[in-house]
Amino acid sequence: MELQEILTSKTQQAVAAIFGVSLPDIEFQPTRKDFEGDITVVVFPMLRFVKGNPEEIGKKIGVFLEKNMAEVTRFNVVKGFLNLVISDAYYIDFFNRIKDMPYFGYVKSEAKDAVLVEYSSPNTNKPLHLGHIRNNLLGYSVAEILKASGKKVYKAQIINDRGIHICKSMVAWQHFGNGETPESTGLKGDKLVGNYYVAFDKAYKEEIAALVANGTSKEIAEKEASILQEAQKMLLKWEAGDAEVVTLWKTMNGWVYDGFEVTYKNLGVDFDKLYYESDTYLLGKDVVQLGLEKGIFEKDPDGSVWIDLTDEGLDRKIVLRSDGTAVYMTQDIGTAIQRATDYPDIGGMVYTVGNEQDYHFKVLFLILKKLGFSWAEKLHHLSYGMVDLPSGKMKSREGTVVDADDLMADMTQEAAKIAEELGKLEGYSETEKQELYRIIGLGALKYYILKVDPKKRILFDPEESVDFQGNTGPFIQYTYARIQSILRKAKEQEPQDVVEENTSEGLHPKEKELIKQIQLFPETIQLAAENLSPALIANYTYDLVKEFNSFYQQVSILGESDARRRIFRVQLSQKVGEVVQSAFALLGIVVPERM
RNA sequence: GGUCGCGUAGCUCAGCUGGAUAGAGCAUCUGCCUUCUAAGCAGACGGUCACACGUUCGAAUCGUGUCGCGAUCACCA
Repeated sequence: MELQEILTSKTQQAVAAIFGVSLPDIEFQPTRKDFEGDITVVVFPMLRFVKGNPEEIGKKIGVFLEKNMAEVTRFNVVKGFLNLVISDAYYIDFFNRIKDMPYFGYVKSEAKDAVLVEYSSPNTNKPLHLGHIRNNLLGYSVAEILKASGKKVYKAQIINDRGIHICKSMVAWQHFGNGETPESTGLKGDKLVGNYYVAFDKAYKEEIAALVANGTSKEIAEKEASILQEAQKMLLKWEAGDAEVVTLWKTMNGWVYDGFEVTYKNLGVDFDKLYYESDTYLLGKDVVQLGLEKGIFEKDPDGSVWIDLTDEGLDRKIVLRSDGTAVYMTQDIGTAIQRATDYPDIGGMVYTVGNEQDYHFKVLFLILKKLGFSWAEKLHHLSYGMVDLPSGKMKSREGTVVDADDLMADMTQEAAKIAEELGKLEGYSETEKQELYRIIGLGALKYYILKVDPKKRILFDPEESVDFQGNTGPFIQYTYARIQSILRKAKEQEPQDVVEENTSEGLHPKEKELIKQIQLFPETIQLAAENLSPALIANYTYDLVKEFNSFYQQVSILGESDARRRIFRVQLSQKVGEVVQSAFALLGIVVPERM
């Protein structure tokens, strides 16, 4: 912050003048509420350079600052804490500077390096579920935060569209499908295909049971079940480019993509570039060759290729099978390089993937670094914890997954229920209401998930999560809506010819607190970008809104008799609204005009 | 067993690079709707920051160890 820069140099000056010592840095913190002041200089760290009683040192610096800085009105010293009271004029001036900035806090992108953010990356054999929701929300939000912090960003995902799991759905559709399509059934494409994946598993289990009943051992039955063998054969045909299989594959994947598109749209996320595993799964093999030549990898007698990371405290990891085919790691190496080729300005990448893959990414990043790519220095695994249900771990086979579409619909419905109970939104048309319920329901869901630290696991209770009180999305949306109401009424009330001029008199304590909170927005964005943490934005917004509510409740705004002060308060409210809107945009949450 | 992550109020979570008496919300209790939306505000109650030791002016925060929970240690992805 600018003020902090001035304070730093002035404090350094003070110490130099009084004690003849030059300090490398000065430590500041916001003054605690229990003491008078706005900014506190911590004296303790200076003790290494300046000998003496911290309280006296603080007092001497305080006297100097009070005398030499217009912004410092008063000071007091408690133990080693020098509390400075900053002048109202400074805050009023600050507010006037930012009040007309449309995207206050956002930094215009000037970076020549871009960041690629990968998220979602689903399999095409089943619909998106709660885990994907956390993934998508995090990835999207982090991408938006990075943009706001001044980075150029590409959003990408890699779609896992090939492999045995896809063949399972295909085989089951051939057996039990009767030519069903999304059109003929009215089902969303991803749901339809997902049903066949489940049907496959059911048929497979039945077959195993039948074989076991006839005296086959369980292990053998699991391998020899004809339906599984059929899927394996289909995979071979697919890899050989068999026309019929490829056509079916394209058709069914097409259904799934149509379905995903609906879900993404509802969720409000988007992508700049899609990668398909069917295009990339062969990549990376030539790089392994290169690594072999460089001596980074080593070949075992059976022909498999490995990297030895025991010196780094990790294990030996395979990068190429003995039959020369690629493994997951090979593919990821290839894909990363492919992306750097597609986007030559890439300076780093963010992978949004669950924390069960921490080890994989540790190894991947190390390998890419050893291969010597410049962008490999800036790779981040945005690792997030699992989303648990009260009933236990989510398992797709046991039907305990929470479907993404269903969940969004439930949230919308729940929002409707609560809004109707409260008797809000009377006099709105049915379509307007529906749109609002959606905004509120989704806001609740997104905020609930994004406000917790990504690396922590979330216990998601569908019942209890729809909490519309306290630190929630709807609470913040509600405050925004109230601000809009103030602005509408102020517009009606205020004659146009009133000069826009702030009060130059003292600030009300609540006004000052509010400006101080607004002031924190830019640094919060930077901090959130550095830490890849939407939770910082969410919690900041909550604090801002709380500060506003307290202000709103305790001072008169439209009822204020002094016109200049009234205008100032309206402007303050407007700015809070703008910041809330900006902050929520970074979380992918829509903010309503009324509710 | 090795590695990684987590452990803060009854519950859900904040706590920035070490700083003052540990912060919100939910729940419980007390006040506040004839002034701009009460999905709100003001307040009360609630803590051995898992435990121990260490580093120092100062530790929830850093280090080591112990315990508990989870993840991961495939020629799966």
